[in-house]
Amino acid sequence: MSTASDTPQRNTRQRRAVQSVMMDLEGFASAQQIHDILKQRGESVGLSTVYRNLQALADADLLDALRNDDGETLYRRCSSGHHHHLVCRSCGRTVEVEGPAVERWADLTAEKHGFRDVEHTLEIFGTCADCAS
Amino acid sequence: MSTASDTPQRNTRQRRAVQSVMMDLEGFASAQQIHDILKQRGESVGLSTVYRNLQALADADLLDALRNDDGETLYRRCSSGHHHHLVCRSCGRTVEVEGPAVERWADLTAEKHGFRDVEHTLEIFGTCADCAS
DNA sequence: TTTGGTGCAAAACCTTTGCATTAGG
DNA sequence: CCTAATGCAAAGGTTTTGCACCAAA
Repeated sequence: MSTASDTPQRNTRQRRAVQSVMMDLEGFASAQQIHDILKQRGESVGLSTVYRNLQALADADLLDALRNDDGETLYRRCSSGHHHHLVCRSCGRTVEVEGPAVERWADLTAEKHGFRDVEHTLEIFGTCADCAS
Repeated sequence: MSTASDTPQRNTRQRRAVQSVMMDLEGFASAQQIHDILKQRGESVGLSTVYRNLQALADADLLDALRNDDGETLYRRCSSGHHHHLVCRSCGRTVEVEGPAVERWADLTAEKHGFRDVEHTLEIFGTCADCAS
């Protein structure tokens, strides 16, 4: 459960560096990849700090996080609107998809069972056209 | 890539025990949980053996495997009837829900983007009636 | 000055692997 | 017999945590 109190209070060089990398990044990247990118940029940041910042950003809903099949957590900046991911299980390519009907179905189903404050997660996996050939 | 040669050749007590647990199990369980269940049943099996058997079974498409957010791999027998979970974030109570429309939407969306062999995961979270009061 | 943030190293975690031993066929 | 499968312990990988130090406000 993320509360407002999770929000970081200090504007450090490291936090800015991590956020900057995430702003530039198009797809998903692991904490270690982000750590490497920071090193390449000469903006070295401790690995634990990278982890802590990514977690904080994800808790604040500024980043999307998901697990790949190798057990790594991947992060990327999320676009504002609520959406879901279509992920290629072979090359990792992701497509953002929206399904208003699904949103409504999920909320309705939950309410039908007496649930409140409903959220949901949905991910679709498959083999993309490039990888299938 | 799994080939037919992955298929185990010997019928050991341990393999039978693991398969038996998976047959009885309704939902997903981690390797360690399955290991515990085996211990409780008095059919002790080494943890590595549990891992190896679960992997072999998943490679042979006899089990479904997925990663949870804690980085554990969860297994369950491939059930023909596919459903999703509605989980109370307070007490953990879960309700199984079905949504044929969602299934179709997910498959359709994926195919529209050129994806094949489509799977998806969907979980709905909320606060159940008992916990809301 | 105060105290959240950082960095390092160590720990915790799940999972895999090396190797001697067991047991299925 | 033969060798796949097992069990243990050690290693592998990612992520978390304890603690002394640093720096933002």
